[in-house]
Amino acid sequence: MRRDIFQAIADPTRRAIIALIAFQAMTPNAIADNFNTTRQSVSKHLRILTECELVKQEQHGREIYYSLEIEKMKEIDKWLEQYRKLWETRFNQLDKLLSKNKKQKK
Amino acid sequence: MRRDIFQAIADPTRRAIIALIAFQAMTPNAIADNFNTTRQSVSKHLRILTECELVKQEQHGREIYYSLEIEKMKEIDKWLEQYRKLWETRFNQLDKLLSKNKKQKK
DNA sequence: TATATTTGCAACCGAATGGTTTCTTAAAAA
DNA sequence: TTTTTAAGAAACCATTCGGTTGCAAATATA
Repeated sequence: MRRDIFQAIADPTRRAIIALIAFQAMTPNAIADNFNTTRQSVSKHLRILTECELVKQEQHGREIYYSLEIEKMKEIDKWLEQYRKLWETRFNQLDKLLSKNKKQKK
Repeated sequence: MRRDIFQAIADPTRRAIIALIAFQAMTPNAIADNFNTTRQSVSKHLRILTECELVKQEQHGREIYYSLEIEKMKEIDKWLEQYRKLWETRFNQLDKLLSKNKKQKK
């Protein structure tokens, strides 16, 4: 069973759940109300998100509040870093080319 | 058939392919040489990457060179943007809290 | 021209995935 | 105390996924 953050964010419902609980903790039922799916389905998604530590839970009585573990999101950012450098240099190269053409026009 | 960038980067082999062709275009055979898998398997991954426009191909005779469409990677960055703001404010809040404590110690 | 090489495509297979249904546990409410 | 509510766990099912095998098309080479 693969369970990494990239697999976790691959599912659109899970990305929607992440967006939903990013700003406030919510219970499975409350989350499920926002989608055309069952509580059990949401529960499964939450389990996957919890397993890869993207989400943390806090129990209040019989209710369990889920919220985003924002630190974990940085892992995606870290992975992107190498490519960000790449597209920035490419942008700079284009920038240079453009200013070069400008000069030639002058 | 879901075919978006998040599903594309969910597979570790595909992420490895992306890393491999990020700096230089490569043929399917050359790519497959870097993994413990068959050329056909790599070909399938390349098809998925091509379908979601993460990869572009250039034909030279009977060889097809695949390279990364770096612009498409920005989509992930764009998605991350909302959460980056979140973890930055949280960091700032922690920062404020720390300097506040420092002052109190003084 | 005949052969070898590079590649894509379709069919197949086992494993994983997402969803539903059912059941159980625990806490809150009547 | 009995009933209702919130939630996790397990079993099941259809679909998707990743990989392999076999085949066909196109290009290069002998």
